[in-house]
Amino acid sequence: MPELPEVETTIRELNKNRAFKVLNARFIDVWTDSPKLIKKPKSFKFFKEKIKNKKIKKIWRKGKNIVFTLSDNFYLLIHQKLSGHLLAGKWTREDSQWRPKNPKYLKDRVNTYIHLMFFLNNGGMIALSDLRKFAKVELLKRPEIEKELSAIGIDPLEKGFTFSKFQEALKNKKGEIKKVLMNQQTIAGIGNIYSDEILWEAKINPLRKACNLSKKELKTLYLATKTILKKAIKTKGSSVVDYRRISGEKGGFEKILKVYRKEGQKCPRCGAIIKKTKIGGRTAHYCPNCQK
DNA sequence: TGCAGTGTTGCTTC
DNA sequence: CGAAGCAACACTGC
Repeated sequence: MPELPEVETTIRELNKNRAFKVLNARFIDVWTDSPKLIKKPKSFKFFKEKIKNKKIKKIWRKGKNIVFTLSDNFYLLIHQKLSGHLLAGKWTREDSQWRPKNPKYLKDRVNTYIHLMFFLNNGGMIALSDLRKFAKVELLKRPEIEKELSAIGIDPLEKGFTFSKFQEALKNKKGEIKKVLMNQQTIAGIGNIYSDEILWEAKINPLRKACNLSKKELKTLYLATKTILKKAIKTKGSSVVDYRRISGEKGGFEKILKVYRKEGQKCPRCGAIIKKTKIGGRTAHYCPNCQK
């Protein structure tokens, strides 16, 4: 689910959460019914011991990775993968024993899949809801997180994401442009939904080879990438299936999707019928008429 | 009823 | 080497 705009929305909302302050709070307890979500350290017991009393100093992201900078040079890394999303709420003493059968914080059924909860010393609770349990949670030291994040390409929201950087990243890439856009080592944060939407915006066919795009087309694509991602952040992301804001509310971007999951419908720009195909094992949606 | 499909990633296989 | 397939998991929709 969550691509760059959803992850950006999550960290922005965590940073300015009103119900309780997430920044500067300390972890006092962790609960899970799926210890396999915690990849490092492998033992949940060890993870729980290590994170206890650590203070949240910063919340940021690179691509789709959420990072909590903690005290003592520790970092909490969360990748939500397909169906994960973070939720935040208040908790009471009894809740630390709470098995979330009865989702009392949560308004709709998607949010019943809570598998991990962090309890903070100021009454705050951060939960990971994840239907498919693919999410990755890691507690790392500085060299480890640097190593992990350095393998990821440039984030389109970074200041350094200039046209020449974009051009450089796409140069010599032989694969289809949609596949290249989704490759996290090339550019970080774009997944299936936004690659479809960006390519529609840029009027570029997803099947085109990246290395065959003209400079003019690359420029259009670069601008469309920024436009679409910013617009999606403004509307708090897309809740096509189960992404939620930390309050449990849905995002608003899925209401204005142009092609993603719209096969058989009319292209909002030219009226031709939107097609669905497979690219690199993923579904792609595009307008065969106006995406050249 | 059963099985293909689902926003991701990384590992295995050819 | 790169590309393709599949596994991790649980549910929906045809």
